Amino acid sequence: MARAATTLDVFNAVAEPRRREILDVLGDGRERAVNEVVEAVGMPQPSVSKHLSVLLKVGVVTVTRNGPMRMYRLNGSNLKPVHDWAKTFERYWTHQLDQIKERAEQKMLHRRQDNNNQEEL
Amino acid sequence: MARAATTLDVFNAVAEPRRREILDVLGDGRERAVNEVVEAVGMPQPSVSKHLSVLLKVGVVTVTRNGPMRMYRLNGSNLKPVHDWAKTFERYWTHQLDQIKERAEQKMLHRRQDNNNQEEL
DNA sequence: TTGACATATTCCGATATAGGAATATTATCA
DNA sequence: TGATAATATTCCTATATCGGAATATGTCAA
Repeated sequence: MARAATTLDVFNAVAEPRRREILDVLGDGRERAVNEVVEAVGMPQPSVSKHLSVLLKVGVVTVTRNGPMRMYRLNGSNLKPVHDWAKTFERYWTHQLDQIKERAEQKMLHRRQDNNNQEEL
Repeated sequence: MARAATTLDVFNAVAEPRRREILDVLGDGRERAVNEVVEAVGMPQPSVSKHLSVLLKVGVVTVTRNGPMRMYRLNGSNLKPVHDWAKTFERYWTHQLDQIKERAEQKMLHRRQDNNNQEEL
């Protein structure tokens, strides 16, 4: 087999730096025409269209027709899974002391299995 | 050109479902031998080693030698960028009413430019 | 040194993109 | 209808993986 399909889930859609850039542009919640996005990010139009297409597929943006233009708008709620997952590890960068304490406690709890560890390179 | 290198940044490292699985296993902060991870996630050992290697490169995990074993431990703080970025859009899934209100206000503010919108497919 | 165990690495093949260029599509208007 | 603007969609190529299998590397113990 080969690499898994990416365009299908939010995590992969968002892994692309350029797509994150586009989302940042749409971050204020206002809808924008493709050309506006193109100007904002300085990428070729076909590229922007493709990325928007990916973002649309995963539901992170929505489209609306306005004459010949397509207005894209951020649908931020679909980014929640990413946030929720990352938040799982929040304690690693907040409450540093608590974290250290937790680790120490873990160590005590599992001392029997870990008592042969050496903790060095 | 081609697809951008992914293994180099946290967002891409984390985009892989299996890697997220591995991180979840290490989520309790305890260090684990590769084989323990292998058992926990039910993937072939070489696969786990490769994924751990990627996670190591982006600094999301750390290694320590313990005899013939390599103990991997989560370095969660390096996931902060992902959390921070996603948090930027937090208002989209919290304070739903505020959000609706915001949009309405946006619409009023930019009425001049948007007054020819039709809001339909 | 040999053996056993734990883990990493290499080789392979399949495939999913990303980008660029060119082109097709769609809508509006004169 | 024809022109023009706005976007989407191929087509094509280079390349970055992912997975699987086999193998190499490293460590300790007898």
